[in-house]
Amino acid sequence: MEYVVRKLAQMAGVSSRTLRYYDEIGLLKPARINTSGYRIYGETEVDRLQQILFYRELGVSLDSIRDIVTSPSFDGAQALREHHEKLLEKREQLDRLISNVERTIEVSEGRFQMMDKEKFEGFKQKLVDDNEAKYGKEVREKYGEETVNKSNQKVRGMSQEQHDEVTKLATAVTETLQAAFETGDPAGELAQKAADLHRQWLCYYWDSYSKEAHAGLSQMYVDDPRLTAHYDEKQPGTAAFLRDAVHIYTGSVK
Amino acid sequence: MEYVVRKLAQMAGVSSRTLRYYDEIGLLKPARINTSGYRIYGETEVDRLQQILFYRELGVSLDSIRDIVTSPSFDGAQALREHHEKLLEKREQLDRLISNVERTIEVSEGRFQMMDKEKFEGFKQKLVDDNEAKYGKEVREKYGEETVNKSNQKVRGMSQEQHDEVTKLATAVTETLQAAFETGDPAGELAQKAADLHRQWLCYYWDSYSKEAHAGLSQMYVDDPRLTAHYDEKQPGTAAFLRDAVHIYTGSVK
DNA sequence: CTTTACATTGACGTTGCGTTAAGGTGTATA
DNA sequence: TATACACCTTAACGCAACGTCAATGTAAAG
Repeated sequence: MEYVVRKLAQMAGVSSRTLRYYDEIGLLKPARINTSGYRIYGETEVDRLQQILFYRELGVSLDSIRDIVTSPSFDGAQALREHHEKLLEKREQLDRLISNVERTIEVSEGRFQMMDKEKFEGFKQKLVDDNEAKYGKEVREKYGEETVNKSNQKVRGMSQEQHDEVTKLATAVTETLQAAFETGDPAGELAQKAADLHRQWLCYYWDSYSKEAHAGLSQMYVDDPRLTAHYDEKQPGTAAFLRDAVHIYTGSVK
Repeated sequence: MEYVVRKLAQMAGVSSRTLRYYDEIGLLKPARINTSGYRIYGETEVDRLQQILFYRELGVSLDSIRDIVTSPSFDGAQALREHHEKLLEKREQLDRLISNVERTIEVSEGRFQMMDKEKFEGFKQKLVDDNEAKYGKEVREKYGEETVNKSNQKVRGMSQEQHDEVTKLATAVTETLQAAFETGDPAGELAQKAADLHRQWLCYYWDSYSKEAHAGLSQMYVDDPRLTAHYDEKQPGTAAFLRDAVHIYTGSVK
């Protein structure tokens, strides 16, 4: 079936202007131009537009979307599975927002108190995943470094300021961990500082921190060979050392 | 407790630039400026920022938000209840999106077919509520016509094109209904045309149409005195006439 | 005192359209 | 066939909500 601009726009819930703009930037070209000069869209374009709208819904910039969907190696079915996963995450975040407003309503009715920090639960989105070593690499090789960085940034609504902070903390963790490793003492001052920095770094990822979760994650670094490899890259034994330091920091071992 | 720009920005998950911009446009003024010229925010500003972020999350323009939250009659607790309601609606829409992507995945795996129109389920958001006569009037008087129109438009992600279409259909319903009323025949051609136009109008509100729902809604027009008053404004008996016409149209009466 | 991090104001730039203007095309009606 | 209305095209300006950069002042730690 074929559509002119208005028909497709109506069906998709976008404006005609949007479709013309997408044509202009090379994001969604019509199947053909008829003898009157009208844009004519077909089945392929419908599916492309659906993909675009999913990416857009997830906050990806149009530039990035264009690079992704026009890539020869673009796999529509795989993309759909990723959209699914991301939409589920988005729903989790929305649930947190809903919990927040419910709690705030109770506060306004005087039932209990709420810390300032809690008032913003759900607005801060989880930032770039810790486990890039697990699957980020494959995506990067497929779509290019720049595209993924932009995409991650937008998907997560992360500002440059926040990104800088995370990067700085990650660097601080790594450096302090190395220095602490040389002391050989996971209970020492440096190791405990590394654990604390690690906690601060995690707080960009987790809306709520718990010692159990922190300890559990550090155990994961040892249990998952790929994550172990990530931490042991410069100095074998680092993952285990961090795990020990965190366990002590969180009081998980006596 | 007091915060400088960076602290508040971090806590709320926004950028320092955002807070300065909000100060500049009069949306969120700091509690005071200290002797160094630094912005200092307090408890009141924290609560104001939370409200702002809820409105922003719901797509309301900053201009509108400023008009709302700076109004002397702004009621924070009431606003929170409205946010709650709107966030629940937003989650419903997200659920529809998730269903859409799940179905599309099944299509991509060849399990069954999907109509073009179905591929955009969840992207089109429900438009302005039918029941403005119920509670829209109070809000309008409170905050002003322009603010509410802008707010509704943004909250619902409605484009001008879509808005025009809805308005045109609503006008067509009203005019056709009046002409049909004069025939006195709810089964007549004009009345059935009015019922059909009413259905088309409803399709901007409902993602899925059913005759039962259509018939049920038209019954509501008669049962709810305020909705009856809305339809009977120009011609008493119009609500009942429309109910009859719709019942015949949907085959709810023989 | 020096260094680093963060504050300020000012100003330019970006993204993704919305809107308007001018002129062409399609369709229904008189 | 002519007319009216709806919708097509291109071109271009405008805008919201910041992001980014520059220059300069302030706070805190070593």
